[in-house]
Amino acid sequence: MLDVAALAGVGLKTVSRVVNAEPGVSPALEAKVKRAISQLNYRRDVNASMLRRLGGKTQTIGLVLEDVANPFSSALHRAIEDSARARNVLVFAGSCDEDGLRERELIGSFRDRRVDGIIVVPASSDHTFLYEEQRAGTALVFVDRPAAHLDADSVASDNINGSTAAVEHLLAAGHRRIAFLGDLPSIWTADERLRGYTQAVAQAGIHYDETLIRTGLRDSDASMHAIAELLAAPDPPTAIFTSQNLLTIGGIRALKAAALQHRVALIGFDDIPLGDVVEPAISVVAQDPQAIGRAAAELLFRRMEGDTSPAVHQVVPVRLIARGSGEIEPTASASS
Amino acid sequence: MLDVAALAGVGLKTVSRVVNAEPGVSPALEAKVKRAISQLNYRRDVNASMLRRLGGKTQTIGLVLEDVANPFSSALHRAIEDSARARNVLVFAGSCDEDGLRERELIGSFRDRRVDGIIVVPASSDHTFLYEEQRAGTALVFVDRPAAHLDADSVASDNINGSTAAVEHLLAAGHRRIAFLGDLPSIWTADERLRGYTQAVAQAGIHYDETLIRTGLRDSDASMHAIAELLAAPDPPTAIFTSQNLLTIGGIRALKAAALQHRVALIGFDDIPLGDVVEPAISVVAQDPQAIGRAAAELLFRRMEGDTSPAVHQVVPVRLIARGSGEIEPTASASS
DNA sequence: ATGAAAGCGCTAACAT
DNA sequence: ATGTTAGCGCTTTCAT
Repeated sequence: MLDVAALAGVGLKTVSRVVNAEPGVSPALEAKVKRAISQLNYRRDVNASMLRRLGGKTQTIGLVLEDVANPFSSALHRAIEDSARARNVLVFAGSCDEDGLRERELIGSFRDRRVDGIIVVPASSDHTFLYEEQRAGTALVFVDRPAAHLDADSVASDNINGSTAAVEHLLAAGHRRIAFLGDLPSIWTADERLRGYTQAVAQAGIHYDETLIRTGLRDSDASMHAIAELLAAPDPPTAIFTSQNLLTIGGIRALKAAALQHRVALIGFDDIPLGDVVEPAISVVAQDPQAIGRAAAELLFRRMEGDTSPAVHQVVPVRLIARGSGEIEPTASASS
Repeated sequence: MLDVAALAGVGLKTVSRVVNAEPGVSPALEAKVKRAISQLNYRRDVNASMLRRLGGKTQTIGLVLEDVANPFSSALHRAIEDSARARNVLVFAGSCDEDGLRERELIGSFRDRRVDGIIVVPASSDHTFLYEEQRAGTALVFVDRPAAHLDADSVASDNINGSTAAVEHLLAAGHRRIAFLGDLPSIWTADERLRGYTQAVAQAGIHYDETLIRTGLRDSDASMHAIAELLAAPDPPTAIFTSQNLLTIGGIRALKAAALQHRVALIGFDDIPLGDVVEPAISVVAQDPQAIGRAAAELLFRRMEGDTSPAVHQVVPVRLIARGSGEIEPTASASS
């Protein structure tokens, strides 16, 4: 900036005024300064600028995802990026792989860079460590799951109603033995979805058979094996509800391996890529990561602009997409 | 930091020494300082620190992707994140949607934050605007395609050999009428892949039929329609090479719609999710985004550490995965 | 309308 | 081993 001032033959402050589009600069000098700026290919240092600026913002937010490479996370990421871009804010993204420690580390790194706000898909089971940060003015929004032991905004899918709808869809097709496949019960969404399943089954007055419940499944292979076991059991399920996308993929593989993909119904929570070209096409309860991301970003920016109203917990609707696999009716042979 | 010094009852510099793990602090004072730090929940401001530090790095890199939400980009992103994390570097990510202007804007925003390096999946056709930046010491690596009019490192898939291999695979199965589906020829990778196709066809001494070449296809729908047309033509292709993942998905849909998925061979460039559960499973030439990302990051960090050797252009091998769709042999009925 | 001086949080260079 | 002073690139405050 000093170089620009020297080249333009003006004072430092005049350059600063031009750069910040502040009033009080004569058109003549402004032109000179602008010429010098482009001649030197000058760019103001946002960090230095915000350092001095009282209550200055770094125009930067941090994003803690489960994994930047998974489809749900990255769709979220994109929606948030778009909101941020409209406000000239840049986003740091990081993956924590469901590891609470990594979550803390990432948030710490964000703090070191003085981000104005943080959006977190939480992994840890205790977020009290963020209390000070929140009080100090960093905006904070939790996505997909609420914060644990911290009063903060959150945005999540309607897990319970989505699960209930999936199970009711299978019940309506005549199924009575419906298996539930889920991730670790310690994960909030996994638990909510199981709760939805349980509610729907209870409401239908069906005997709750816990041998049909398989949880703690961490990837598609685990799901595939669990389903293979279920299908080999004496009284196998006629329908399967896989409550997470990787588990659904495992389900597709397992049914195909057993050549039962046209006899056993399958419905998944969260849409999967190419779910419509598989044979049969996969019925799912689809989340709306774009809407979730947008809502989270809008909430965050509102907080960054000074909104101090009580924390809100937004619930984003899900949508059942019937494509074929969830509409298969129970057959005598499949359960014998 | 002043607060910490005051609470610990020591000088500012002592705190600085402790924070930076510099030698020359007595254990007694160090303990006091550490206590004060955790009591105040203090975190050093990396930006301020690097501002003063001579030749200081912000420990930050920028990443320009086509779209953070697409599978190739996000796999790249993750690999780069992992390399960066090992060096305690945070990454800014942004999408430019093949828009050269947006690419420039993003890079400008990165500059404003004084990132130490930038990894770009290039969209624009002229990168001379980065010359000054590069000379000023910002590390720069191009991914997926080389820089245009700029001498900089690049990492890309082996597009030509991959395409050649795909076509030769189809030739080996007996095909003589092989269609090529591609994106805009102005996109470097699209052009390279067409070149590979052309080479392989020429080498096989087959008549080059330009009616089998469809380029400028921007999404799966365009691909689907183009293929429907090709199949409806008097002398339709017996095999199809879709040179990009979205086009492959369009190909799957088109063949399924025409009920020809078991008669017309299909092979795609770049793997697709669930490519193995579709019926028939889709043969592809798979890229290795992880390897590309890792290589790009390692290159970038080497530059950031001061390596000034001539620019290198790394080529990452691709791998043909035969899953079924590419092994279908030509049938009389399909070509009549 | 313009600029000089002070200071943001921190580290370099130099004391003590 | 510890502290003091100057200054990174910028904005603030206060002159002129």
